[in-house]
Amino acid sequence: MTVLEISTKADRSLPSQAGGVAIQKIQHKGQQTKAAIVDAALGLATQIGLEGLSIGALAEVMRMSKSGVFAHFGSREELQISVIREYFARFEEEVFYPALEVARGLPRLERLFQNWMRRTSVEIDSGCLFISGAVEFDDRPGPVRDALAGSVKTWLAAIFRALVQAQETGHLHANADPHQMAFEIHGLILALHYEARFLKTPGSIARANTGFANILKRYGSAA
Amino acid sequence: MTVLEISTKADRSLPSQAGGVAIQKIQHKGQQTKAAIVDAALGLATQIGLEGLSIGALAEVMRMSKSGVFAHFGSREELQISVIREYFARFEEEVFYPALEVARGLPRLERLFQNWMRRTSVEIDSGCLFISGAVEFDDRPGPVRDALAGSVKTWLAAIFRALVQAQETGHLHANADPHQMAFEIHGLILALHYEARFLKTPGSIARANTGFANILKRYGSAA
DNA sequence: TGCAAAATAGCACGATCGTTCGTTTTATTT
DNA sequence: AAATAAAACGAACGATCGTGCTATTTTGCA
Repeated sequence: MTVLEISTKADRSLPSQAGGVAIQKIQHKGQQTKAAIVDAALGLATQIGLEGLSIGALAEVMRMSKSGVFAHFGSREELQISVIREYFARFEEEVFYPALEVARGLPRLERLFQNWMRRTSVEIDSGCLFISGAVEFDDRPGPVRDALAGSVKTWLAAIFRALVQAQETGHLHANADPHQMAFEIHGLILALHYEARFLKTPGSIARANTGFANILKRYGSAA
Repeated sequence: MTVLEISTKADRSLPSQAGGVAIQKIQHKGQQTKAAIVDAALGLATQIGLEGLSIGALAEVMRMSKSGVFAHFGSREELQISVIREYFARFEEEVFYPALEVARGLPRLERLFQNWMRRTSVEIDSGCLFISGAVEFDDRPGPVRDALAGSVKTWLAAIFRALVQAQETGHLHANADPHQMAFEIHGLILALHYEARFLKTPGSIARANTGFANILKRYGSAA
């Protein structure tokens, strides 16, 4: 369908998005408690990390037995992957899709960054799975790392595409390097998260915004 | 003495720097094995994080008993703090001090960034304690977090000072914002670490260097 | 309403964690 | 060489971890 999507034929235990008209699929009890577990697990994981996420603590939050929770996933790894998928789905929903409603080129690029900034600002309090996960699975190969890296790459590719489109529509100079710009934009988000969440440096949000403006200024919006 | 230094009256179990002429202080057995333990712990911590660092694994590396290792620190927290201090000391030695030998202003600023980049490039393989630690101790108050945040702030302050000096010497425009520039430079380092170490994106080092050049270009080196 | 299937609970396992304590070995000093 | 202090060991503790079993309860459908 759209480009920002990971191929997931797995049961993506649909979360709170019951906005549609007809979700006919009968929600068996198991599926909805599984969705509730993933929701709670996501809350825990964003705070203490995917590695800190334990089935025991999760069971306590859910007021269930450890084995009851465990049975839904079969392994801790599968639980972690489910959490990553859910996180990515919400990221898509909140950051990517809304930006498709404005014209491609500079408007969409700016909207994407705005949404990303808004989300990151919230995550100053809650934590970001793409950042904490990257640190935890730096050099630990396996399916969890793959799911994580795949999600991030998909998103960064979407940013890159928006940059290319902005260039095609003439909003950016022809000699601009979209890869370079994507790298620098990514750096702004990472610096924001680091300085605001860890160091508690005030004014970080404004500096990230200024940084984005600086990047655009350099490759002049010739429109 | 110099500005990039954390006030540490504690026994900073001097590591491999036996280069001086006369280190008269008699090295009692305990102190040198403690230094060796911290050295090994640093190696483990950069790979698996400060949280992943376990006394059992450390003892195995050292071919010592768990309690033997433990006795040197009295608590796991104290071990973690020792590791952070050692990491910071090496960072200083490798990145900061050598840059003091070139003239203040733009030359020193560029040297600082060069050294930082070189170190970060190495850490693409080994891991960076300031980045992994930031994620692990995001919202976990305590002495470990304090030691970590203190070290990072000290270093970022040094970068900021170099920027101010470059402005004072006329190497940067008067309207440049050193805080903003420090933020963007920090972002470049973080993006490099993220994309190179986690995503294995090729060419990241070159992009960080280009990013630094872009920042300097914007606030013109009018000298 | 009854019955099969799915969901949850309960219990136990081996492993690892940080930490404590008493003992023994090693270093240092007298 | 004897006496004293420092360092390392070994075993055990309570806790928590993920996971595998077997009951028991709950659910959904005929």
